[in-house]
Amino acid sequence: MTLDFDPIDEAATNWRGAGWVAVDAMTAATSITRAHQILSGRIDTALAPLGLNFSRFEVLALLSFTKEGELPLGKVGDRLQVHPASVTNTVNRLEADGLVVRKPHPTDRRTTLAVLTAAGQGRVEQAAVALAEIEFGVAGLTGDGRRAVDAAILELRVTAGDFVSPPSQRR
Amino acid sequence: MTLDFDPIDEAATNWRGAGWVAVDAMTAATSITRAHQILSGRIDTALAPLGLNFSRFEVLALLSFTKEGELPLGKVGDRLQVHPASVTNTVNRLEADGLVVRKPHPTDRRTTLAVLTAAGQGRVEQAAVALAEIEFGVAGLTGDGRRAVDAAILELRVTAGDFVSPPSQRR
DNA sequence: TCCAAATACTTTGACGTCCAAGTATTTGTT
DNA sequence: AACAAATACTTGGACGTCAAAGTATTTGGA
Repeated sequence: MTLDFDPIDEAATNWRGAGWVAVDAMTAATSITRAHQILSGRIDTALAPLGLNFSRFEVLALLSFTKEGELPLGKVGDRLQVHPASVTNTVNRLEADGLVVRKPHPTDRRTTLAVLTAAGQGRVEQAAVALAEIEFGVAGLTGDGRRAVDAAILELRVTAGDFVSPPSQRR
Repeated sequence: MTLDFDPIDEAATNWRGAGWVAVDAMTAATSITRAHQILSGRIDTALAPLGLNFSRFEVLALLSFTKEGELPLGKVGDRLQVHPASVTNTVNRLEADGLVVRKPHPTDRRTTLAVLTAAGQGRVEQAAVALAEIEFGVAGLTGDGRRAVDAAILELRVTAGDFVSPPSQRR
């Protein structure tokens, strides 16, 4: 499975040979895709013993940061930038595991709140420890590398319209 | 949908507030995850009119770089770092669209070759143009940003065991 | 006040990915 | 030569994601 050459480097050479353009864009896109694959695999492996995956963990973490431990499902989707249907699905799983419960919104009957349970609170803390231990899958990235990635991708996220005003200085 | 703050920056603040560690690793992982989401969406949108997605395109491109326009399915998986089952699925689609055909290996009857058809060759060239036009979804990343991402992620890929010997100098 | 439009969530369906198990064939060892 | 182990691919099942359509409720203008 382990190759004796860098497949992305190899691809870049082939692309140039074929006379195709935007090779630097291609390598950046491919690098990011592969990085995501690696992270996702490591993180899911670390969380599996806790019955979580990264999406479920993110929901729990988000709820744990709120005062009341609850948030409308729509807000969860906005914050985590995932599709409403994915939120429904994720919350279904969390609810089935007793880590979260649904509660009607007190004044808007269209809205459903996801509420963190005591079990959910405990689980998310365990998960945070487990993820810190594996450095969120980015072991291999130096501090400089992490900052470089953050800074570069920040540009990308802004152009994608993730948010409007430039954030306060990162870190 | 567009927020008026940076959700990743916000998350980092929350994590510190909760006393959780490895915050820089968390932001790097989250950045990469979000970057992948953005790229993947842009690329799939650009390729949809051609009946392709990024995986299918990658297979076609890989085949087009070989002398004979053919490769064993296993090699395709190794190069693109995807699961054998995914290769089967991807090649099924490509074959259904007439962009590739399966051919038995001349000497090893366990092995199946994916062979690029003339239609596949034409399609992959169109796709390369379409992707170059959108800069592979990384519009928003400067040249420096792209190089920084490549370099940082290279470390990550090496630690993940993607390949062994350090590649020739990138670019 | 009334009602079309917007909002919030769920459901259904199409895909894509991985794992595990199954089939076929080849390799390597005795 | 014989056969266990390795290799190559496919199949079936569990999940996850998104898009589109459906239901319920609220908003905002005529």
